[in-house]
Amino acid sequence: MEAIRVELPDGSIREVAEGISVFEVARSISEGLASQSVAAKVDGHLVDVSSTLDRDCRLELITLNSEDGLDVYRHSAAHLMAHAVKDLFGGEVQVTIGPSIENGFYYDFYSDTHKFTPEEFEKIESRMAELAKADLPIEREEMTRDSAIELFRQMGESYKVKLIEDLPNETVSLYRQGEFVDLCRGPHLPSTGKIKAFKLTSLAGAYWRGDEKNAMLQRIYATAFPDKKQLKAYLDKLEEARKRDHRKLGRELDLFSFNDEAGAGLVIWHPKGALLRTVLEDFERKEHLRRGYDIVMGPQILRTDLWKTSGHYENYRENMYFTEVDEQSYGIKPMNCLAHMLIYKSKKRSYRDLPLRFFELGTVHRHEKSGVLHGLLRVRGFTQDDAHILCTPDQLDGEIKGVLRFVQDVMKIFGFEYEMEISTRPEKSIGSDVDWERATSALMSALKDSGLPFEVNEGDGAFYGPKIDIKLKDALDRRWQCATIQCDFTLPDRFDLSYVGPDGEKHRPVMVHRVIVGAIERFVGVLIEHYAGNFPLWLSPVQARVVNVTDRQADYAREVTQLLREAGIRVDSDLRNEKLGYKIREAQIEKIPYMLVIGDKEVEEGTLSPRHRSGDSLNAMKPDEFIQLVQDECRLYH
RNA sequence: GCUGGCGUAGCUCAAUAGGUAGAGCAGCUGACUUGUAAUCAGCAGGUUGCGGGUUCAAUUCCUGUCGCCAGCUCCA
Repeated sequence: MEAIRVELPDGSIREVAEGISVFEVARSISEGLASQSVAAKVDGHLVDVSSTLDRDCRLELITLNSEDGLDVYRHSAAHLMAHAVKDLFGGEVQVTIGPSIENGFYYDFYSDTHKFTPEEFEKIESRMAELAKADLPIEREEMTRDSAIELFRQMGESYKVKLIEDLPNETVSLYRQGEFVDLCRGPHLPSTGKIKAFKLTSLAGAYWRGDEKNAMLQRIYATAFPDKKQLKAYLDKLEEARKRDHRKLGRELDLFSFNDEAGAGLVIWHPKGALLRTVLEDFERKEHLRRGYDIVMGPQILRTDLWKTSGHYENYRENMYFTEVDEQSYGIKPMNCLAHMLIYKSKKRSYRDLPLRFFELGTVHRHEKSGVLHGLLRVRGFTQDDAHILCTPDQLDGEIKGVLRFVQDVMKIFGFEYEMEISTRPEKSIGSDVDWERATSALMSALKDSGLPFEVNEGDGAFYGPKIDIKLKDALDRRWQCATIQCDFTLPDRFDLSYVGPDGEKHRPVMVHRVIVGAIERFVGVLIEHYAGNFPLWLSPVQARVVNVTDRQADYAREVTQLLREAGIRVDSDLRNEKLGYKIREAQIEKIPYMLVIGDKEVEEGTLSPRHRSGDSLNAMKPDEFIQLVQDECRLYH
């Protein structure tokens, strides 16, 4: 038997016998490492710890401390769940696929006779626990496609048969634990006993292979962690996130509502929500003006012919609202670019005019499918902080970089984490190859210049151009697309936009379509969850509330309220005949940053005593001092 | 749009194996004049989302519709 050389991540080399298992190599390093290893990477490929080494290689042992390790763990937990389900429901249920996902895993089952219910979760969980306790070895087998197809056909697992039939491989791998066998690439844990903490969380429908034309499967979601403590921490975090749900806080803070009779996905902004939104919009206008944008406004409806010119009618008419008056058809705008194009066309443009940056807080309506609506995060009527930049090809790079900086500045103000993605040409698209390449490379170079990491989504672009998407992370760690930067070489063509160059010739301007926060509705929803309703002072719809101790101070309290209001502070007052503690409690629940207490002492001294929602009380101060304090605190943000 | 679940007072939730609904909070009235997260008492509040069907009787069962929730698909 020959010796082979195994290189470990620390650079050290081990000489071992050919045919040795990964587990044995780990054990030769330490018993602890051997028992902690759940898988390994051999020359970068994930394998089981039971796999053997037959040539010189690089070996990295994978433990539960790594993402790869957790992935293997959760994938094995998915098999454990499928095993338990097959044990309990046998021939009624067919297995399909069950991958690991962030924080857990799911498994899709098919059955035309059995409908899973959450009441069965406990039963499945305890069967899983029994199977884990039995510590069944998880063994890998390889066989030819044909024999695997035959095996699963005999077991009545037609979905597995379909999967194998679509695999290009000559041989496929199976994993067996006790009676249960599943088609799987692996790797897996060495035995079921390694699985210590899991919980079934929810039940949902999912299409076979994610295609809505296919059969609907029953998906069971679950979470799994290396130990019970981590599982509990995760479940606690989910609970905390539920408390921050913007739909719940939106009602509790009286920011907005929806109404069945008004229609689904249409936000009704209450006074405090509308004020919050107004503050955001004022912020937007200011930030755009100082970056050289022009504020413009277009109409809510435009003639349908114009949507045909733009290509939107062709591509998106199922999602547009239309209206007809005097035998004239109008489309309710699903986006704001058309009016901006018309502004550009309203006179002859010179290269000296460019770049033009038209900004509009534009309200649009899109008929989103009913099932996708979700609080403020996915609605049918919304307002974008939309702008269209028209520039020369030479200016494109600089403009895109400017927008990226803008996005970064704004995200910093709100303290958001985000991810960036670039999306390239989709199948359903218009425009020439040359244009697409030029636009894509402009976006790519701006991203590279920013020095921030980004992902590439091939074929995910808009029909009229490639784009950069920026996704925020909310309290539930869900990603929400907010900012987007989209190049567009086609709309200027369709509208025959031009400018006169230094050469006296007509040229086509380049167009960039971009939003910074995206839909204000969605952004407010994300903000509510981000801050758990505790908006920073500059954003808070109500910044302070004046509360009196008894009726005796009512007149002075009114005077102070008026004074602060005139100074531009968003203040209200609670002069009801209630105990101070009661009024404080209410203001606290409303998450108002400052409560201004006024009793006999304050009246006498001409002061007010602020209490912050954190519970801290400040010393009594003159109203002027409080105004200064608010102004200083607001300036901290931007 | 699809699959599954759900819809009772402003909110959170009870109740009915089919016999026309109840509590807390909020609201209103009164008393209390109160110093940093709930003063007490009383009153009022519902065609049980909406339409149709079965039934002596429907909030409960069936059906349609609207809406909500979870997920899938989608998101110019």
